[in-house]
Amino acid sequence: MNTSADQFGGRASLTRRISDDIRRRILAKEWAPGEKIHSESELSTTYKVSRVTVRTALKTLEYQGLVDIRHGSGTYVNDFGRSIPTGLNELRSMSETISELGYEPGMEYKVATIRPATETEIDKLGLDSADPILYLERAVLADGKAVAFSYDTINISSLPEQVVEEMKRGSVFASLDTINSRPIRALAEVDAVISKEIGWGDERPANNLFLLLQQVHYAGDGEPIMYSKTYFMEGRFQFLILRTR
Amino acid sequence: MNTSADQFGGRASLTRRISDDIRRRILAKEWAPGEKIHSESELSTTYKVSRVTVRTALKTLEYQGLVDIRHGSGTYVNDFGRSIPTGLNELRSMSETISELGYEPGMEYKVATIRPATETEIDKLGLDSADPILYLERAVLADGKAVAFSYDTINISSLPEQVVEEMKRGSVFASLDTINSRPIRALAEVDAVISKEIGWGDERPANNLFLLLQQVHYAGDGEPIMYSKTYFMEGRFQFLILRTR
DNA sequence: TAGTCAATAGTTGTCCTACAACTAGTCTTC
DNA sequence: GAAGACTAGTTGTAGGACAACTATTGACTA
Repeated sequence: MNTSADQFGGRASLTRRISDDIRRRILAKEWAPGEKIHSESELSTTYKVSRVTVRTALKTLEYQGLVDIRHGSGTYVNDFGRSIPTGLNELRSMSETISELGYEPGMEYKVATIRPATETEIDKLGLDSADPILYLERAVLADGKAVAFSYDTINISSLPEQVVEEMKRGSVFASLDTINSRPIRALAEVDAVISKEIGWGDERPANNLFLLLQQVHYAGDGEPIMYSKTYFMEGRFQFLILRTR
Repeated sequence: MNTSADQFGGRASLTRRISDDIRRRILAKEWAPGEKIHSESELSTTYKVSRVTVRTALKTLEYQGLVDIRHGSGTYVNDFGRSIPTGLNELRSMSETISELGYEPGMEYKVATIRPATETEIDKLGLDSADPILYLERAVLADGKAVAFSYDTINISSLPEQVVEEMKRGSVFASLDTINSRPIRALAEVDAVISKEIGWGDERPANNLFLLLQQVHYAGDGEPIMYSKTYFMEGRFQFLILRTR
């Protein structure tokens, strides 16, 4: 099985690997929307795992909104068009999301410095004092065109210097991947904002209107890694949220 | 067990009832954030259900971001403050959300009429032709103060007339509950909007700034039930999204 | 003494088998 | 033709077992 989870050294759980693979097959249109996929027993046979494992994997996909499990009937592929794989629920880096949407991702670095944390940053990142943090100001590009301006603060207290240097130029998420401390959870707040202070260049919106995604990223051990404020230019990005009961 | 699920006639699955109850206990601070909750075996004993059921329930809570399950160690309550219970991921009615936040919910009806569907509505609700729909314009109130303006279109083609009449005055979700066709999933798009056309009364924001939540609600059978555009007045509501991998 | 390592008890992950509950058809009956 | 009984297939729950992992304790070593 060659899933995306394998990139983390195959350390992902069996359930996770199965879940990732079925997800891949669904997105590859192996089953049409609305169609019934193989039964749990059938899947457990072909994957050579127990039905419990398959069930857990399918439950994950159900919660992600990809499938609908109906008692006594079967598991059906949901019909949400191209929306789900790019939903805001899924924690992905901006570059990955843009790439999945079919554009060429890019970043334009304006500021990349190490400085003491401000009061807000100490609070959001749970720091003890004014520890040094990595501060970035960047424009997020899709096919060379700016779609958002990002202001990020990264807790570097437990990061190797080499990784920090990498972050000053490349993807933050990719750098964190190399030391296996990629964030697994983020709590985001969304606001509408009018401001003349945000962004730069001639691609700034004339009406000063932004959609602000303000988030704190957490590592697997629950520690906050990054506090970021991303200002999206209205109309250049689609914000989708899947809501479930 | 007296959980919120019981209001649906106790027809909710065992897993769902257990999950709801543990969720309630966590929100009631029975365990402090970061604390380890009872083990799966212990819970399965006290609830008198199998470990499979408890596990599935806990997996749900993990996906909701409420707990963190660690292999070989235990299940721990996450520390996200008051945020999670009001997250946008959870599909709740506006009234329920406001109520959970500790305010007195209310609705001020401005328009409630039955009229033919427009082209957009036909598209969003998957109607065949210009079927009659129920159209509502309402102000959403918290402690008597408007926090949002809502423009809703409801597919009434398969609803009893009595239920439709109810919706013209009371909560749409509550009315749908009575015939067991409450939406279980919604796909939402979020936008920042500046408009002079939205809202009414002297509580309108002076800067004409709104956060627009545009969503299509789906029933259990996958049929679209309602298309709604809710314009939140910036600053009077907090929009939280839990993002996970 | 301080540090390393082995043993161990406790917990979650996966497996197996069985049966209950439910669904969607088919067939029978009237 | 319509209503109801029957049935094969599927998901939901149960119970017991063991594997894999974690955190702590205690013994041993330098």
